[in-house]
Amino acid sequence: MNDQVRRSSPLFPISIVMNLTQLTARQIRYYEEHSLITPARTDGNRRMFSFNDIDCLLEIKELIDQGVNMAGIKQVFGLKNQSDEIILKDNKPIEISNKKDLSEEELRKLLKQEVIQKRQHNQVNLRQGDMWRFFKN
Amino acid sequence: MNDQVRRSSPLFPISIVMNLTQLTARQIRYYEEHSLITPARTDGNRRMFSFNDIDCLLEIKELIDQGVNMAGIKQVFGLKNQSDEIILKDNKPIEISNKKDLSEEELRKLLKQEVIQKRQHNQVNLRQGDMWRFFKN
DNA sequence: TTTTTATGTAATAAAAGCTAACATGTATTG
DNA sequence: CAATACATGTTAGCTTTTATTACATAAAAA
Repeated sequence: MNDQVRRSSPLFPISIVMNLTQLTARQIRYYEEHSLITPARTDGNRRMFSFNDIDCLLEIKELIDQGVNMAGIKQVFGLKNQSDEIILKDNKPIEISNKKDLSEEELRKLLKQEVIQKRQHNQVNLRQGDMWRFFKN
Repeated sequence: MNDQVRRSSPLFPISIVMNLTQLTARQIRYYEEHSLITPARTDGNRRMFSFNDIDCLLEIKELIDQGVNMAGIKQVFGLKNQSDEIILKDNKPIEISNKKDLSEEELRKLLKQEVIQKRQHNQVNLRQGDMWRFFKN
């Protein structure tokens, strides 16, 4: 029984999540439509959210508040996944081309990687994990 | 924002509590009838349970499993309260009569006090806090 | 044996949540 | 400006979940 399990256990009904995140039900469902979260469902088709889901929603909310639109948020989230995959699949840094000056493209990749690695070591992003921190000792 | 708040925030609907505690709705409501727990209510009168409530229910469940009946459980819980009051009201040990041998009554009081003090220092009762431990890091 | 406990079961009403459709305000773009 | 797209609000109809209450029952206690 590890953190992963604890954090992803579906426990909260949408009403609680609304309170906790200050998002409307409409918003929460909308973000699900866009696959930013994937809450579990009860037998009766009710959404049940995990700590992870709530963390995601808090992150989304912050981005929204900063004026980022869906596409942007998808980038941020997709970025995470993409980079995670990279790191998981071959456990070494992205190859850098031999050209003297990096292309913007390559630069971005490097930055992404840095962010991801910091995240994996829990050294960055105060927003990330807020919900969880709220509940842990 | 402290532990007390975190642990007593009403977050879980009864269905989740049933799963988490393996108690039936009937049982949970019954224990509420007997004031062993006092879950919050939504505007719509639905029970919403906190980590504390779930901790209590786990403790109740353990006692039940050990064959303790309602009256016994009330003793255990009431004991807690009563002794807490004692400790809170006058912050010193119960006076001991001058009689050479303590009455059974007095002996019990002393034992209670000991237990309570240990509890207050989190040095006793493995069952207590299980739920919370499940969720904290 | 009769009572009391603790829990199960069933009926009914109300609350909460789901989907789907349409409405709307605000940017963005031709 | 007009048209479009985006993000969210609103409403309606339906289903699931929960609450209350009453009655049933097995086991324990008296």
